[in-house]
Parts: sequence; C-alpha cells; structure tokens
Amino acid sequence: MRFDRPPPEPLASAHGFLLSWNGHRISAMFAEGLEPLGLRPPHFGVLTLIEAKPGSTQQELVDRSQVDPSSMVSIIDELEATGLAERRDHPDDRRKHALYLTARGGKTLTRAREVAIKTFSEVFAPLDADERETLRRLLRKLAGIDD
Amino acid sequence: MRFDRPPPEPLASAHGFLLSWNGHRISAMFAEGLEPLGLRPPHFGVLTLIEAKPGSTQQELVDRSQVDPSSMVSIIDELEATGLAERRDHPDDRRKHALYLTARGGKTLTRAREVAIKTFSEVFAPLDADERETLRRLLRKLAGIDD
DNA sequence: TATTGTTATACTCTATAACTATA
DNA sequence: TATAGTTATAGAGTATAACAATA
Repeated sequence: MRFDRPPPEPLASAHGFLLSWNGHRISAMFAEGLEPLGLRPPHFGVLTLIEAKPGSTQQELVDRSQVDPSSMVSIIDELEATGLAERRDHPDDRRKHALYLTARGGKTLTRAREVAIKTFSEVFAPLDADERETLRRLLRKLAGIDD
Repeated sequence: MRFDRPPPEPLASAHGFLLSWNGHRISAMFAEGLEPLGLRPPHFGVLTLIEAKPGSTQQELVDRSQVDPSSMVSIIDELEATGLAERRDHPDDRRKHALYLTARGGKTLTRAREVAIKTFSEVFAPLDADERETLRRLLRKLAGIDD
C-alpha cells in the first residue's frame, strides 16, 4: 500500500476505508521516522510503558500493551541489546524480571516522542486546532474510552 | 495487537496512536467479516475497482489501488481461481488483459459490501449521525481529498 | 527501448505451541 | 498445578528484482 497520494475513488467514499487508510498511513510514517533511531513502533510503545511504570514485569507490559508474550520477549531483547532498557531481578519472585529504562533509553524515548510529534503535525496539518480536538474526541469515543 | 479492549493509557492519549489503533481495528474486523466469503480486503478493493470500470487493465488497477504489480497478479489469480473475475484479451494490445467481474463476482461483491456496512455500523455505533458525518469529513480532509 | 504482466524470492511482522524454571 | 519467561517454528502478507512477450 502506498500513501504518497490520496486514496482513489470509489474506495475513498467508504467511511471504513478512510479510517483504515489514514490509520495505516500514520503508522507507516511513524515507523519511517523511528527508523534512524533503530526503533519500530512496538519498541516505542514498550519504552513508553516502562517509563510510565518502572519495574514492571514482562507480564504486566503484555497486559498493558496488547502485545503477545513471545513478541514481548524479542522486543525487550532488542531494547537490551541496544542498551535502552534492562531486565533486573525481581525482588519478590525469581521467575519475574523488573524492567527499567537506561539513561540512554530515556533520551531515545524523548527523541522518539519528537518523531511522534513531527509525524503527528505532518499528518494533521490539514486540520485546524478545533478540528484536531474534535477528531481526537471522536476517535477516543470510537475506541471505547470514556472521558 | 488485540482489539477486544480499548487501548491502554498512556498510549491512548496520543492522537496518532488513536488513529492508528482505530484504523487497524476496523481493518481487522473487516478482514474477519470477509473470511466466510473467501476474500481478504485487497480482493474487495480490486473487485470494487473492476466493477467501477469494467475492462480495466492490471496496470490501471495497480494505479488506482496503490497495490504493487506483483501482488495484483496474485490477487487476480485468486479472483479467477474462485470464479469471481476473469482476464479477457485486450482488443488493442496483446500484452494487456481486460478485467471483468463474473456474475458470481458481482453477487459476492454485493455480499462483501454488506459485510463492510455491518462492520462499519459496529465500529461507528458509539457515534451519532452528526458525529459520523463530522468524522467522515475530517478523515477525508486528513487524506488530502478535496470536497 | 519501454511497457505489461509474470515468477521467484526474500523479508517483516506476528502468532502458536511446546519447553524451563520457579512458585 | 499454575505462572513467567523463553524458544522454535510456522504463517500471513508484502515487496523487490529479474524475466518473457509484446509494443
């Protein structure tokens, strides 16, 4: 799928297609922006969750990220290999790992957030501030999030 | 990625994540709905485009669908194998094929459209009519479509 | 030489199930 | 017996580049 042009009619007339197309487009653009940092979107998600709750176990990250356990292993393997996060022994249970960001991981997450913001501005450029807020509200409602 | 629950915070706070999550969710639901018809979303797209302009060449479908040429070959192979579309000789150029829906293809497309509408109603159920129209307008604007 | 369609192939991403070590 | 994490493996889906036939 290419995203360098608007989707063609008659497909673009369908609400569902539009939502799907825009969603895949922003994913692809974000993934491309993350590439220079050596990250893919799931890495960003996991880094974000570790920062939000340092010391989380892999199981907790699985629950909060909707990523399956085996994928979580490889994502964290990669984060450790690139020195962005580390597994430490869990104080209460020798089966568990406690996950923490490294200093470098924190910095990389900051840069990844800048990428997210840049991608966001590019994609949402056609909308003014009011429209963006409306879209955000509608998308949250669509996702089943109560405000 | 799982879609049976709303996306977790803090991820759900990000506009981009919300758009991407909803987009992937509706794709996944539509794909699931199409399964009993033996179709995947790209088949639906190609059927739609052939119906919109019968006699299209594969190259034209590639241009209008944003699917790459080699994927187009397998999609059309599958549509022919299941008797939904057919390649005919192109009157002007022996390199080209002219694509047509079969009667069965037309019926299947109708049923696939019903699946699309059903998926759409499910996903957009949390929104009222005005909100849906607003969302449609914003998504078209986002996609770069001039109204 | 360029274009249409095709094939062969490789790659990315994810999911499934079986395994280990601990509880 | 159940849980945390891991491994091995297979699968879906897509993309890339080389190719034959025709223009």
